[in-house]
Amino acid sequence: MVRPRLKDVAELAGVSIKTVSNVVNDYPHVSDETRARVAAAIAELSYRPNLSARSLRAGRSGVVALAVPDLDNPYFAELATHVIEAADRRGWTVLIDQTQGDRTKERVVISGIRDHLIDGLLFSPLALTGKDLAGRDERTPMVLLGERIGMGRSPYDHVGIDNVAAARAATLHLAERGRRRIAAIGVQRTAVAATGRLRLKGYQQALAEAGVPADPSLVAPVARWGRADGAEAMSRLLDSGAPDAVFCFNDTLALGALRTLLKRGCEVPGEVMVMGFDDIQDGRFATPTLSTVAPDKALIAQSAVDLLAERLSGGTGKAHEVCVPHRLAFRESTDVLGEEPSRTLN
Amino acid sequence: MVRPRLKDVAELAGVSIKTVSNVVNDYPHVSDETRARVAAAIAELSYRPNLSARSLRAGRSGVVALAVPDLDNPYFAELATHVIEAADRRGWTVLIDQTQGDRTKERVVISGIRDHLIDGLLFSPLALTGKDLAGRDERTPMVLLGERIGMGRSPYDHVGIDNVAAARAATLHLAERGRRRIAAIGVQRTAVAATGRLRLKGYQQALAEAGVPADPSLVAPVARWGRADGAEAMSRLLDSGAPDAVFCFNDTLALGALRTLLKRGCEVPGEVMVMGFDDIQDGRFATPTLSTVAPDKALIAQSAVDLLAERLSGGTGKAHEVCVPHRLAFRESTDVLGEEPSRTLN
DNA sequence: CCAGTTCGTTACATCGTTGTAAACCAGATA
DNA sequence: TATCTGGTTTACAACGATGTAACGAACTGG
Repeated sequence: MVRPRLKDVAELAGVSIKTVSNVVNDYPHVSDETRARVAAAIAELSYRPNLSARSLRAGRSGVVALAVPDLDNPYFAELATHVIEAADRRGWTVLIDQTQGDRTKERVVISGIRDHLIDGLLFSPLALTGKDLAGRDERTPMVLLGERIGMGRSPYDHVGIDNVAAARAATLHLAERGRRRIAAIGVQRTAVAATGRLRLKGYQQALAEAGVPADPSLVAPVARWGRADGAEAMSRLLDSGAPDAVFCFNDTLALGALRTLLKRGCEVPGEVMVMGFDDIQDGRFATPTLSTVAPDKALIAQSAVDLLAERLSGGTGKAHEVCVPHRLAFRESTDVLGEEPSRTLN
Repeated sequence: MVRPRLKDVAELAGVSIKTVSNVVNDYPHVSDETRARVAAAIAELSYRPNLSARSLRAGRSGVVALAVPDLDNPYFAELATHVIEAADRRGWTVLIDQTQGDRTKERVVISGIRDHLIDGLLFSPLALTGKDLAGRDERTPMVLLGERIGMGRSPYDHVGIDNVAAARAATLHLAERGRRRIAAIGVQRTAVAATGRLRLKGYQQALAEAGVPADPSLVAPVARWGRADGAEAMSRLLDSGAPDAVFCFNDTLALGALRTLLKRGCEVPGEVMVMGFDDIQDGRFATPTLSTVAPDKALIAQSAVDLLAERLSGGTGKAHEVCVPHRLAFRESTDVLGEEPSRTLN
């Protein structure tokens, strides 16, 4: 059975193609009688509009792309969930690209491989530089998620959280609990690693503020932000640094670190407190449950979709900068006594 | 700057539209000189073909949809990763739909909302019945992932694993370790819950085979397969059933159960062994690390994509049934003594 | 030197939809 | 009866790319 077209429906209903189109699109001036006859024909053939033709005509496809490093990372999977929901509310479909945090792949994504198929791009870059961005031709609107790229003013809308403040608060919490040898896991040696740098900055600010001496040997670099990297970094820290707390730049690092600690018989939080960042589901069911910085992911997704929508409807003002609030979620991994509930910050 | 069309390139290069098209598509009969001139014009305007127009013309879009219950679930996130990669190898783009395991949404997905935009559908259903499937019009090829739907022969290609055998092996492992009060978490009360039923069957077979009496009070029903459900079910089991092992129908259930066990001071695996299903990343970094059934997710994805490709290139034979192998991964949660490495089955 | 082949290029129609503008057909008004 | 009005319907031309068939030009061979 071939897919029916407007023409087929029109013939069956005994009207013109355009009238069927009008019915499909709820154009007001169609008599009830005609509308009913057309509706019946549509139902009989179970006609569905051809979206390719529609978008060719309209110059819009109703599809937006979401480019993230890796859906394997629960943070991005959760973010994707929210993005898909927010897009759905606008009738958009989401198409997902995985960049693996690879600069080459990220370049391909912004250079618009699927130009013309997507109306807009939500992009969470890892490795891209400001220069890569500058070379982009601005045909498809793009909203950046997560970290800003490049130091200067970028022409792109951006949604993120205040990483410095969040990291600072997280670290301060550890200091307030009396910890003095607070380690950090997550700095990266790569040229660009904006997020890591900001979280490091917050960490350092907090140490200074709390009067805790900063010990460089307590800052553990990693290649990537996965569980294995966290586990391995923690191992190194235990061998050399004797930390009594560790602030991990994301939750998967923290879960990896937690694994190492428990495996090596360190009591958490008694001997070493652990603090993560992202508030992924796993952290809530780890043992001990993981204290973490909880960005409002749903709001990040919603804001990004809204910004994109504005651009799509012709908004051309200067780039918006949205800073989404975050909470600190205090759980067992930093809680010796079972005090104090979550606190909302920012 | 407006997006250039073939026409613009043609004018700049001083040739006809079709010649440019021929260059773009590597049509052989174009002189080197012309080809070079056109290539230069394409580069200068940074022309990109309009995919909507192309798919209108070709009747193909190069986009396939992957419909899963929920990307939040790491199993589906990991599966999606593999699907995207496999699709990429064929030059396809993947568009993701989340059904929430909701029958209404699943019906919408198979009824082809985005018909004409997607060339094919990879569908991992949860709530759908054979009847829903029967009513589908077969315009867009579909491959089912995970459980077969309906008892009879479905006309759709299907990729899955041998759930009964896998669950049986997992349960047997617990019995072989001397456990006699082996609980199961994951049966669902909903009308359709094929996967759960199959895993229950494997569990029951194993008990019978091992000569362990089946105690209905050790079978804990859940509403969904999330961490919270596992935690809560485990709590009920501890209150009433005194299990010495628990086989969870997926890893998130198992991680939830693990959380409850540790929180209530049960030693794992000493007092209660825990076995999961899916081999999600989290399980490898839980403490204790989670023993689990490890389906070959990459192969599932690859097979599904291959089947779809065959249908798309005109294959019309009867439905294929692909059973992908799985391994048992024995980790700390069932390992009292540190014996025995992973074993490959099926 | 002309018919028959190539080769490179082109005009045209087409994919399915929708915006535009014009045609149509009541019924109301002059 | 002729004109106007307003709602309803229609023909036609796009949107951008590509398959088809046909074209002229440069060859080949008899």
